[in-house]
Amino acid sequence: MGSEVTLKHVAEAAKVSPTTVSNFLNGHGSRMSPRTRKRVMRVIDELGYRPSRVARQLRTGRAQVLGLVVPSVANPFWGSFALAVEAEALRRQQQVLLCNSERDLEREKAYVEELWASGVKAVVLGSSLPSLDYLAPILERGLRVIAFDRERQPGDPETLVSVSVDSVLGGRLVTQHLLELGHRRIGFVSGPIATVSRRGRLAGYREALKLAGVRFRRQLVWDNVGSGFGDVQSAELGRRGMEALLTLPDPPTAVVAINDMYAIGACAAIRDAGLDVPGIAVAGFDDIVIARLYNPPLTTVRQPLQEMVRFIFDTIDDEATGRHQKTSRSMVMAPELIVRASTALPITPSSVVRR
Amino acid sequence: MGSEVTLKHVAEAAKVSPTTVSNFLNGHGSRMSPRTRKRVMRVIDELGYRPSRVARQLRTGRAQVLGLVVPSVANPFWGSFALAVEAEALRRQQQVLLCNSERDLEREKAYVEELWASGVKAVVLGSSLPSLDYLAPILERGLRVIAFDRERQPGDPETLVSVSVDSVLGGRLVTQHLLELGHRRIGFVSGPIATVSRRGRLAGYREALKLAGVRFRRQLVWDNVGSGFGDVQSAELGRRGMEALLTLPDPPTAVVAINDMYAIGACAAIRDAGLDVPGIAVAGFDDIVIARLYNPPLTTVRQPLQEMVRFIFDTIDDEATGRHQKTSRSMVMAPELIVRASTALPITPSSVVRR
DNA sequence: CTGTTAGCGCCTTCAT
DNA sequence: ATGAAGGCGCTAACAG
Repeated sequence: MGSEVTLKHVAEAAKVSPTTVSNFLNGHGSRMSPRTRKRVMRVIDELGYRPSRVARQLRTGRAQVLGLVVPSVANPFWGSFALAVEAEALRRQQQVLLCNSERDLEREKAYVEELWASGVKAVVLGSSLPSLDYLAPILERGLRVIAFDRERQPGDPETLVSVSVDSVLGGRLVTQHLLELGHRRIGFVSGPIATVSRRGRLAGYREALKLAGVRFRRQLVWDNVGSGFGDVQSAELGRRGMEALLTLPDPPTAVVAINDMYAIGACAAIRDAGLDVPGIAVAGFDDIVIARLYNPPLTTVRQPLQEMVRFIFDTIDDEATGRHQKTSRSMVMAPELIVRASTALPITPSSVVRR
Repeated sequence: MGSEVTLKHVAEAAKVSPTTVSNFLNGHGSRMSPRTRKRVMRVIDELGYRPSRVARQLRTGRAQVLGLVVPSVANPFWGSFALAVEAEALRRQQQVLLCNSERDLEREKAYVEELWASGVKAVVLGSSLPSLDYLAPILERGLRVIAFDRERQPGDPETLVSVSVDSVLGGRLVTQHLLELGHRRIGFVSGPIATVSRRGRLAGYREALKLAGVRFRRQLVWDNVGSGFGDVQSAELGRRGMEALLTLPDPPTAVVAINDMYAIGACAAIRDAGLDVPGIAVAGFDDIVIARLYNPPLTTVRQPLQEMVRFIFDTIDDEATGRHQKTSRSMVMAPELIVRASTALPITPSSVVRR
């Protein structure tokens, strides 16, 4: 039961030294006669020996584990992201330690430290809070952190890497789309605007309004400062936000939701109020799989997940080998507006692309 | 940079032996004078020392990591499940290593072995394949495996533990519901029926038909043996399946989808065909968050996630301490039918509960 | 109360 | 082509 097969056992059974077995394991098969190699191979197989990752890591200092911190995999966007990261990690023989921060600073911090203590050398940090100063000491010790969905901020630690879409542009694109359709009272539904990307999306919204000469009205922005901050209930929050906006004396005719889950909640609220979508137009963010399949299909802003994941791993490789040469410290990608029926009007402007 | 602070450094700086520091770390603070304790504490803080989990694990053999293998977190059901497991693990000071098997046997197997090699002592295995014989050798060595969403099978290894809902009952419940509404041509949309729970759901469907005296017709079951088997595209598969069923000379008037993602895809297909839901009734499984918020809200079968997660951890605790006493090797929970508008009829039978 | 000792399983010079 | 020795950072006897 407790007697695990170790390298030593293999060596004894194969009548060779531990070194030889180790050499075999580490691809130095050429350093021994074909006969010995065969024997070692056979014994390993017979005993069902698996080298201990723990011991190996303690010895070499190298871990083949990647940390991944996301707000919550209950949101399909983060689920898909986690899946994409894991798929790429698998290809590179790495494991992924998944952590759900629930957008809680303390929890995020605890996780990052825990990961570092576990020997993890690189952490992908999803949608993080405005200030990542708490990372400074741990970055200095050599942890590589790639922030995802969070554009690089002025005061950020030097060695922090960022990958994200241009969230301001994203916010501007959806809002302009709604403005072009003729909407003038456009709501904004979100949880607390306490991440960089959320701030960006809101800023884009305001920017678009300004460019169109529409006055920004605070009461059209629902950001639920009251309750919790997790993504677990994001759809529920979207619903509540929309309910609140609908009770305004002058309710919005269209609404920008902070992400697709909120948008779905908003749609439900609209129906519950006896209205319909796109009678009130709704747009989201992220283009989760369900967005296209919702009824009506959701207008949204897509993030180029695959490319972003590729950049993340290029960065990790890059820093693992030389001294961050090929890849930059900040990658901002273009968000793509996807127009669907949830923001349709009787007369569809010919300028927009439908899918 | 590479110079990490170790316990030894702390000991030197605090002018005590490594043992004392170790004792301090492991809660044996009482084994030293208050003065020493204070000093140690201060030095640890000043140096920013964090004990190496790797070394500790190598030494003690204890890991604070739990393995979690699911088909794909891109499906919100598994996302929610992963979140629930992680939340409970966090409470018990454990980390979770997340792996997406994509329902691929080789991949699942590779992950389990990888986890074992990493020193993981317990693995939660989501929705696994009919035969888990490959686990036998690794179970004998002491790995604890808790299968989730997979009822215990006759030939299963002795020490395997199972938690699941009664999937046959679940399949029967939805199907009977549709039958009660008067439907007689009821389709079944699924990916390959290659897991225990899927087989169970289909068996329940057939059982219900039989009890109602309705003949089972193979062509009403779409199980897409052709293409892939991941959950990534489950909604897409649902859509394709429904499309196929709609082209039958005698298309179904209602359909049972293997899960909510498939159901959502099926709904999209129905709309694309110019029909509507519940004009064709659609029911799913799992009660993902979005089910309630879909348009129309989806009838589905709920699994008691919280209780199941609790059982999982009770089991782990149990086996960790004594010799599996309190908990059993097989826990089958009751699925709950949730009736919503996606299976509504003009006249709603008064016997069903609405939410 | 505190220190000394002996490894956990593996990799890596350095010899042979 | 193979083997012996040392140590990664930590804990757990066992002494003092």
